[in-house]
Amino acid sequence: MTAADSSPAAVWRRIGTLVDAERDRVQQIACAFELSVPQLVALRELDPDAPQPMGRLACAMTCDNSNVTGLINRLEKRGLVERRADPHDRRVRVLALTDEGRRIRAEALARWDAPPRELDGLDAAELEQLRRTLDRIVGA
Amino acid sequence: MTAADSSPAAVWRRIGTLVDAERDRVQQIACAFELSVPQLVALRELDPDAPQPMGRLACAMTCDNSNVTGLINRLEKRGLVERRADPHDRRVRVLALTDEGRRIRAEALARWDAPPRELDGLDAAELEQLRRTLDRIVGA
DNA sequence: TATTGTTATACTCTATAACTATA
DNA sequence: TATAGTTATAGAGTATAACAATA
Repeated sequence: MTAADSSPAAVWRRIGTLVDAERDRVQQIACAFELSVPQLVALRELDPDAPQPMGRLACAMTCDNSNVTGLINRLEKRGLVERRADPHDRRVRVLALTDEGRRIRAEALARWDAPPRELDGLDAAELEQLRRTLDRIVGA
Repeated sequence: MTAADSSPAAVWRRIGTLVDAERDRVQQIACAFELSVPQLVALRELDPDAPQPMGRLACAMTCDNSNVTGLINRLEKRGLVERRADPHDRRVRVLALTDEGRRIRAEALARWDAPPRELDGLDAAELEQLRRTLDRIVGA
């Protein structure tokens, strides 16, 4: 076998492959719970312990308030989220997960956040090196 | 400063951050050319030198043929793609980029594929190490 | 009969503008 | 007047089913 190409471009292509694989994986997780990706992202953003105003979710998802209205309509119809009144401001509707919503959120995020087995196969030095490199790329 | 967490979970979180950043970056590139992301992906999949049947594009984008019909309608209306007859099979329509389509594709992909500056800051050993680690994660 | 691409239809996501109810 | 959320509307992306032309 010949030496593999380790140019910045070649390394960047591999990162592209990883990004594509992650996109597909998240799509599959959403699908497994019969959710769309935006619905899954909304569940992720909602705090299971602290109801949030709709506008806060719109902000977190960088979309319009009117978009959140429809998104939450569908999640509410499915029984995963509830709209509640805010005692301090009667214009506001806060979003609370139902028990079922909390359950689905926990299961889906457990899968979403689980590192692939391959990461466990790296030794401490490799992980440390990878972390440092990623921090530089991401700009941490 | 304290030692940074280099557990598999912590490293995986950074990869998640990178994936999110890449999603946003591709969206911005598409936006810069007044394209949607699926339209940009379609341009990427089309071969500038060899017209492809519509079904092949549907396959590459893992979507239905009927979806490609609409996508290509919009790109054709914008003058970036042309439908042509296939001399060997009159059922088939092959997709060819126009000159303008080729130009936009080249410019957009140049930005899409350009490695971030931070990668150039790594030395050969770091790049080699990173490539090997990524190959293991992606499963190359 | 089987395949390629289109059309008809329906649903989700998304934004903008106008509206309601509060503040 | 300004803000939170909804409604009306429109367009893009997506899939399924029925269809036309061709193989």
